[in-house]
Amino acid sequence: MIIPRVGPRVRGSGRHHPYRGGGGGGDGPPDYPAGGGGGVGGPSYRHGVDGPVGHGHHVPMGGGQRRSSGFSASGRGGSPDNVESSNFAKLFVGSVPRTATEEDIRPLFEEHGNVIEVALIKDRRTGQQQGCCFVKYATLEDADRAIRALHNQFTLPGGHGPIQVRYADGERERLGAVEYKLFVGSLNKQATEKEIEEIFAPYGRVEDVYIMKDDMKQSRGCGFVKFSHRDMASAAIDALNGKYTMRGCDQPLTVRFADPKKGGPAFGGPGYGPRSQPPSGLGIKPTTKRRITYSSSAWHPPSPRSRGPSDGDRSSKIGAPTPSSLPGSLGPLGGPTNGSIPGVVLTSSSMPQQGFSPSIAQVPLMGQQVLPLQKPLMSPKHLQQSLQMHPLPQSSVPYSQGQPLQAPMHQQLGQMQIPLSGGLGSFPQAALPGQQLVGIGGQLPASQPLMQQQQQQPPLGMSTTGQQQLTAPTSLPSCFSNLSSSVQHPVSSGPAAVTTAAVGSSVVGATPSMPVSSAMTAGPPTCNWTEHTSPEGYKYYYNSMTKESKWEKPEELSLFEQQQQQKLQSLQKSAVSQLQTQTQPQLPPQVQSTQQHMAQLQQAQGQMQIRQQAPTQQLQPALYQAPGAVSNQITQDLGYGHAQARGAIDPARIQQGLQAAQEWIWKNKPAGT
DNA sequence: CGACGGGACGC
DNA sequence: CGACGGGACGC
Repeated sequence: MIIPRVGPRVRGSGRHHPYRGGGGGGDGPPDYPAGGGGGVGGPSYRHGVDGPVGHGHHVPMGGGQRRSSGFSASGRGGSPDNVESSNFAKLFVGSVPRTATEEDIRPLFEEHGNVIEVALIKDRRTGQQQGCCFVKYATLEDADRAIRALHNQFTLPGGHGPIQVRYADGERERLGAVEYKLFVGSLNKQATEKEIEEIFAPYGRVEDVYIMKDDMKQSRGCGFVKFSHRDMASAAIDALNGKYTMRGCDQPLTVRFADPKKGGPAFGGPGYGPRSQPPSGLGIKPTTKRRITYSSSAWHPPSPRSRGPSDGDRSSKIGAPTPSSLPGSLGPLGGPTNGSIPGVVLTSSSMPQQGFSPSIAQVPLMGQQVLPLQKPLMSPKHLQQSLQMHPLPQSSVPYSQGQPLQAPMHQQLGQMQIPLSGGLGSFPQAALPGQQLVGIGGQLPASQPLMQQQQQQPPLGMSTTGQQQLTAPTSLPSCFSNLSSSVQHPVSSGPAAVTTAAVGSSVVGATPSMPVSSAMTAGPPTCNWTEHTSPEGYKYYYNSMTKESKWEKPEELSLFEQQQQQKLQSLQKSAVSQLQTQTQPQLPPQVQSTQQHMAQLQQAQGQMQIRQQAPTQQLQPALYQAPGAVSNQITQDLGYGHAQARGAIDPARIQQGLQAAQEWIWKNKPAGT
């Protein structure tokens, strides 16, 4: 059986399809956000293999439901005339328990596409399974979805870690994908792949991130980041090389095309950037430290007005259109990152075919103008800042070696990242609901540029003051975020889910031995969308799982926030009532004091409201928001910036306390939340 | 018909 | 200042 992502939820139910259950509106599975890569634009490119549309929602039903549009080909032998003899996309799946059977695996994969075959690899002689298998999907889209949804997200019963889902050797090539690999040096050794991904995400969908590690599995401070298009890679180099310094590092990142030596098949292959670079000159001259001054400040709002979030067309997709001609990306390589997505093409007219800038630039893409990628004045730092992606829950934990979360549950998770039991976010989705909350506990994500950490130089237009103002609430965000995380539930889930989740949490804590990993790994439901602010001050939304970005606020997020809010309130009420009732006897030891929690809750709530309101406003940011513009600022400032200030409060504790409180509450309140 | 072997870029 | 993970082919 498979342990579903929503572990707790499924436990005992015996269903194999955790996703579908909830009732949430059809968007249950995080995987196909709005149509899987179809049509949704993102800052990244999408390849269009089969049209953007297409598999909107495929609800996998029991049997061989969706056969993708015809692929008539008989087995594979290749029909004579058909150029594409096989649309099949074979995935290699690692970390499969040797005891697993096809029945354990297939259902999981069928959730994401038409599975043509599942082949467990076993030793020819001994018959012993090798701990891996191949899953063949009818289409590349299906395969992409599966990778996004499953890679590193599920641990099969008996498994020692989450399954690894990537294209089988040669598949990418066979399907025409190419990748552009960048070598990235001077990484904060504490940085997670996810954080690195976020740093590069603005320039295009990151297909894979690999951190080089030593024998002890410690980061060596360098790694590789892959993009599917050269322009993305080039844009990242231009924007980050020598310019972006990760938090805690003394030197800025080194970002250059990786040596083709080992990994890259073709030398002249598409992958090796340097040689085939665009004449544009932006180049890759990483070594040259010369600051590139791009002609324009492309990134600046060409005309602030030209595009606003309200603008019509681009509103739907920020992504850069991908020239269909470009080789599509196959999707995530299944890297360590959590998911990724491939995309689909977009139509976009606005993009130049070749050197346009990918993403981020597009994120805030203004109207039709294609922003050249080259980052303009704004140094990437700013960009980053504005993007300031997530304060992922995990981010909060990572760097604090000293005092990681003390919650017991975490420890059991053992391996790497463990999400909070409730499912906070662990891997994949990290986005917290309020996303805006950014910072989490005192720990800053490594991705934080140095500059912001301490030197608070207001970037253009940004006033320090503004930042500071917002800082005040800082201490809470952390709790809030944690709280939310723990409480978080899938957007689709209702109160019931909550309950479950809660249960799950406790269960986890209590049952160390169980395949926690799966439960944990399986990210609990959370909303993968997070709100961000472009340099110009416009808000946009980024889905950490699908890597899509858009101007409009996804209803998923809205719902999510609503739920959060509700949760909070109910929680608060519960707490209150409890207090009044004086039913404290059962309070677990961990719970320090109801009152305390209450206070925290209130604070958190207060925070929340602020955040929620913020989104509403549409800034008309001139460049950056004025000091007075609170909304976005909050987001940014809260998270980073003054982490130290909050030192007084130990996030871990608070979190823990809240968690305990929640559990307690839930336990004592069987029925409604 | 025939059915899992070969070996690891090279400074 | 660090340079490549990581398991891989059965019907």
